[in-house]
Amino acid sequence: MQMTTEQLAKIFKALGHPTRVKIVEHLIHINTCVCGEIVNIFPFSQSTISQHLKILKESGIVCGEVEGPKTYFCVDKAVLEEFREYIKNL
Amino acid sequence: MQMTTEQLAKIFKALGHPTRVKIVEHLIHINTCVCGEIVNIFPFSQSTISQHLKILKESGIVCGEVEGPKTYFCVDKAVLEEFREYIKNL
DNA sequence: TTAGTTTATCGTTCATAGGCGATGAACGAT
DNA sequence: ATCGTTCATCGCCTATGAACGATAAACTAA
Repeated sequence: MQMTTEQLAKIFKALGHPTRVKIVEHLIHINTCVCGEIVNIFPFSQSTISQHLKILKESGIVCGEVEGPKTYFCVDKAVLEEFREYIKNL
Repeated sequence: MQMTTEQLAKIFKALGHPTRVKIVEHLIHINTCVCGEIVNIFPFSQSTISQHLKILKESGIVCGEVEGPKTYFCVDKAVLEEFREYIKNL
């Protein structure tokens, strides 16, 4: 399956902020984590981080699973792989 | 040489618009071209395309050489390679 | 010199992004 | 049932983005 230019641009846009790049790098390293953990890493409020995570989720590069009061975030590996392929073939 | 997160985010941001993604794809295909050629491809005004090219240039992924009244744009291959490497190692 | 070509920039308008605090919703533990 | 925890969302504000037309700047050709 091929990504559309719009989907691609949406992922690029989601990664177009230093904090969101770092969040994704962090998620790749530790595989999965909750919002609060990310809030502790960055000098921004909980609402700001939650907003960043929402943008990443909407782009498709990150997914979140609600478990009780917590939400576990992780990188969508299939989407990441498609994204990597696109860049490779660019 | 390693790109900073800020530089990376700037490239991502520059690519965070469908038109700019298509411009970069086009530049990679035809190697180099002038602004007017790109204007003819897209349904946007000359000033809008010029602005998109400026954003791409400022991110570093594209460079432009002025020759007389024309400006020849092309993708900076070194930057593109660094960018590719980053994604690959992500 | 004048006219035409090509591109960049300016100023404007409307929409979206980025940050925050406050609040609400969902849940677990007491 | 109540309290504390965790996260999402709302409302607000300021800043930036996206598009346009108009104009300026740089050059070429007649």
